[in-house]
Amino acid sequence: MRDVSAVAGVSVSTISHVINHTRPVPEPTRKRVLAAIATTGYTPNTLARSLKRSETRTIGLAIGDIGNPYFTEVVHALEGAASAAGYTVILTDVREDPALEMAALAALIGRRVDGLILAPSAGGAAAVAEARRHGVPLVQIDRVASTGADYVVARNGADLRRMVRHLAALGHMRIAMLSGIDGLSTSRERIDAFLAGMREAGLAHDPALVVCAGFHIESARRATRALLDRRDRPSAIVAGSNLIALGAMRGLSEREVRVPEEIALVSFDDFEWADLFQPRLTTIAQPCARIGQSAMELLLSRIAEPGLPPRRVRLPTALRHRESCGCAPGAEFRL
Amino acid sequence: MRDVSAVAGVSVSTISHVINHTRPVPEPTRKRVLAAIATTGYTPNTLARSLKRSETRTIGLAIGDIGNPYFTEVVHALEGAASAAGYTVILTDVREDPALEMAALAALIGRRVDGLILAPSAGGAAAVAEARRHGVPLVQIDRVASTGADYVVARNGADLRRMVRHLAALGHMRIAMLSGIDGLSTSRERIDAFLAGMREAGLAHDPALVVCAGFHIESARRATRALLDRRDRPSAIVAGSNLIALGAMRGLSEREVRVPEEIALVSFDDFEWADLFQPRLTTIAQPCARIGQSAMELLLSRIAEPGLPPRRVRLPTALRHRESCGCAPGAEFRL
DNA sequence: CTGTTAGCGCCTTCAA
DNA sequence: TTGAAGGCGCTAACAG
Repeated sequence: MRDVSAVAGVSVSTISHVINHTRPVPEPTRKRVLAAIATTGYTPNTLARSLKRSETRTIGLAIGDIGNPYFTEVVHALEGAASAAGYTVILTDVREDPALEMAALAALIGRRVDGLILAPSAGGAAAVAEARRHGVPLVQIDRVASTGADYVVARNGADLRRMVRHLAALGHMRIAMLSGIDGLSTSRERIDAFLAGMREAGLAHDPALVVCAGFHIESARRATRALLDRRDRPSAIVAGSNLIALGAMRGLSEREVRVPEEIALVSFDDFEWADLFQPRLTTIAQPCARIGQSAMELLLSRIAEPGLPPRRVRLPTALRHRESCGCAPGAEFRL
Repeated sequence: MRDVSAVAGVSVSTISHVINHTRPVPEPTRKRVLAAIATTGYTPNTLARSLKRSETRTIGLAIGDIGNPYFTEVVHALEGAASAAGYTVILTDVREDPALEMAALAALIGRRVDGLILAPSAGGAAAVAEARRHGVPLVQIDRVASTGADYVVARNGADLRRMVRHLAALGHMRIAMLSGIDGLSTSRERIDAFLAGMREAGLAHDPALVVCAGFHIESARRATRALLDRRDRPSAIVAGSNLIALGAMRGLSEREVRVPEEIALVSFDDFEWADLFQPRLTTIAQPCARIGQSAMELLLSRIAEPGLPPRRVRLPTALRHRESCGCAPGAEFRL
């Protein structure tokens, strides 16, 4: 910056003002400054600016697993919304590990991000508390670890319950649920919805049929095989998430169990290519893009106005009725 | 920091030194400082530190589309390698738009990232030049826009050529290539490999069968339908990338063309779930994780030693011989 | 063994 | 219309 001021023959403060349009500068001088900037190849140092302004225009993201298509899509939307608002995004993948999550959070706070978007891990309440202790605006996505902080998540119950009733209407009596890991609000809510659906359908609940399938394809595959090894197999499986569905499909195909003839399969989370599987996968789609946009809106408004009361957003899911539930193409959705 | 020093009754420099282990501090004093840090809830300001040290321990990523499974996987590896080395990652999605790419680059440079990982867009040579002008260490991934800068990309030719010969060995004479957009080194290299494979197999090259399918599922679907509408359809299709393969599958299934009976389909890029499609997809897998790790290694070594000569890394692909090429499960790979 | 202090590059108030 | 200067929070050279 000093170089520029020397070349242009003006003071550094003038340079600053032409860059930031923060006070009128006569056209000729402005021109000279701009030219000097070009010749010197000067790029403003965002760090110094942030230090001075104590505002970084940066949003920190701490997400469990970017490899998960759901998070990929949400991050995509988040990044788009942030950059549209002039914010940059710092991404950290915490591998669903509370310790890593805490470390990531500390790093983010150290970088003085203006706000935080967090998909809390199973031990995420501590992380949320930590962020709040430092007064960093935060919004939770996907899972809610603290109802005292903003969040935007999917309405996990409604469509899942309907899905279970649908399966029951199709004649299934033994329906299994492959759940995500314990300690996540999503897992809890989806299990509850599953049980509610069973109850509404007048079906008996067999605790052995609600199993934890982890959050990896491989763990879900193993859980599926264990289910298939039982003497009284379920006739339908509800996968608690996208990766679980993939693992279930793998387990099923390895055992050469035909879907939906022998076992029906439905899944929470939709993929862009769920209709390319054979049979086409019946799913409950989350509004990933809207979740991302909405979360960023909430965050930016909270940054602008930290005193706001906590806002809790639940976005509706959508049923994608295809054929893995056992229905013919185009058949109506029976309850 | 001043607060901490007041509470602990020592100077700020001592605080700094206990935090950074940069000079011996007697245990009792150290304890007091640590205690003071805890009570004040102090978090070091990374910005100020970076400003002083002129080093941010931050790596900037400018990627075409995080939604693309290939990039997702690479970014995943990149993030892991970076955080293992104590670096943080700033992610920008440039939507394959050269203008956005330049803007993102400027923002990253303004933030004084220590290094840059770039998947150059079609107009990416300018971006690379810009980074070099500022003396920011950079490594290109996936595509190479400048041979003067480090890069790590897949060996696009070898297995693709073999794949074409495989298709020829299976009796196909009219083989189509659904290519990525023009101006990307990957597209060029894969088309060349396709043509070489045709030549080696002694097959005639019909220019009408090499078409650009864009890089979205939708554009690939349209390109596929156009191909199917021709009077003399190809009997085999080579998809130039993962998303293109998905689009081709959609186009094929909409037209109710059976794979591989009516048309064989093979694809560049593997998915973790490529074996869950019906038929299981024959693909050429890129070593995404290794690409990410290797790129980060190159970058960190260049940060440490900026004078290094350009290093060009080509990682081998792997054939995943499954059934969409028309082979029976477990059949050998014929050439 | 510990403290003082000069910047890192920028913004912004105040004065001219 | 313009410039001088203090200070954001930190590190490290220097002095004590």
